[in-house]
Amino acid sequence: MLTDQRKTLILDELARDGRVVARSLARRFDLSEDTIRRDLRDLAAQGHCRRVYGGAVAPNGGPLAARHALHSEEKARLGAAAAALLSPGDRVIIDAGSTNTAIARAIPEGLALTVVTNAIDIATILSGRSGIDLIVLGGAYSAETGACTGPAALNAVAGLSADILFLGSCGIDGGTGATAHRADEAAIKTAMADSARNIVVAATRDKLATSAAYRVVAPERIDRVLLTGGAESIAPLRAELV
Amino acid sequence: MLTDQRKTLILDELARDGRVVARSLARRFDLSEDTIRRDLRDLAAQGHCRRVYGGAVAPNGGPLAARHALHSEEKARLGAAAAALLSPGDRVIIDAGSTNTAIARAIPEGLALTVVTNAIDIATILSGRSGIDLIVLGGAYSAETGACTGPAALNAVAGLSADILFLGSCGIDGGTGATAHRADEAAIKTAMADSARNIVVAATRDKLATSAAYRVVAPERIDRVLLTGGAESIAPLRAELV
DNA sequence: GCAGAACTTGCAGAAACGTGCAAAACATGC
DNA sequence: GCATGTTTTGCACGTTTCTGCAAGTTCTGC
Repeated sequence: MLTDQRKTLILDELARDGRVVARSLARRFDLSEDTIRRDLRDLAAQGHCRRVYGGAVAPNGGPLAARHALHSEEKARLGAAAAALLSPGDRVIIDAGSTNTAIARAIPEGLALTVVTNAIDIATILSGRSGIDLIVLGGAYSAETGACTGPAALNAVAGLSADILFLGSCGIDGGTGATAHRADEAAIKTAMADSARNIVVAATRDKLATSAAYRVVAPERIDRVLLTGGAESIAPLRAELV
Repeated sequence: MLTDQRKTLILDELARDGRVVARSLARRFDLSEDTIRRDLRDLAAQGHCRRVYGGAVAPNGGPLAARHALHSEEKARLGAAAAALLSPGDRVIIDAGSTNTAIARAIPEGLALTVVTNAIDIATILSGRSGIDLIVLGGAYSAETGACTGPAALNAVAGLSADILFLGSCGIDGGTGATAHRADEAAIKTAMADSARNIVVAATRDKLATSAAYRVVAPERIDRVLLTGGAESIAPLRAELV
């Protein structure tokens, strides 16, 4: 293994996950942590990453790492449960949102999928995976949501058909279904829902029983709801605890 | 075994894997590592590869990962020089490519721009910047180029108008202008060129005076060429050394 | 504040590197 | 065929780079 090559792989992981851990890198490359630390120091000196206790993080603060920190363990569990629903060859739409980012992260290496997304961080994560045909929905990027919206994305998604949609929702409720905070968000989410055969919502507790301004899909269109707790309040939706 | 033949085989492996290891080449050709090192030195001097401890790597980063070129102060210099051309309020198209990634990295924090790109890594870098309106050109993602191509991206870019295009080129030459390796790449690059008032190409030495299969823009459409050296061979293009 | 983990620094062995030199292989001219 | 010059190759030597270990320091959680 060339030193240079190793550093490149570290940068790839950094771009994908927003952070790297010295210990796990050392195990992966079968080297001492000292050597990894030296690599990280070099990369940091060139501005490619920022050194932190235990490893390194992406230089610009990492749009990926930031929100992932919130409820991270919970979201990782949700992500794993959602990714387990996928079968080889599936065509999947992954909506934007930190929980859905966790789903993308949890997709096993080598699983053959066609993935459609409008979230830049999800695109970055999956761009490094082998076996994945990635289709990015372009448009105007919103820093607030980390995703692209607009007519271009709407048209693109309308021309697609998918087996499963992982829908990110700002609020979910048994009466009104999934809702969004903004009109353009709601539009793209609705278009995604129209193009997908099955709809899965994975959400953390704080999204429960709250509804935002714009309706996205009715509750009867949602096939599965994955939750980490507090399922009593969303009837008639069938929630699954993970 | 002819030396030239051996060097060709080394280049083949370099193109396939993005890297070669001196030790294994020596065993394969049944020669001393000294001889292999001499070959690699020659190839590096001609810009066909970059020498690293233990072997050599492809100059543009191989087929996959190595887009974030290490040790590439050359690209960082190009990036800084290109970013210096930007004024507040500019509408900019940034094409895919490792040099253009360096340009995106070099855009000063807080500079107000509208940026259009089809490269996922560039989108990720700029998604964290304040003051930047980011428009992503979606479509099918190609791991080889790190960018999105296809009719969706073509349509989207055709409806735009930009002040300046940073064009990534697989080859640049005074006679044929900028060229690309693949048809879909060439199509999106041409569409970008049609939508931009000014075209700037920033390229490393190895792209000089070589042309790939598909023509992108004629030399007279290219307003500025930023180079790090060896400017003599691209006349009539006005090269600027940085 | 303390224990433990992570970190930096210095050092030494190993591996890779460049350079100079000589032998071998090859081409060229007579 | 033979002499001459060039290119290629391998070896020896000193230098640089990489890596792991040890010692001492700093950071983090309790």
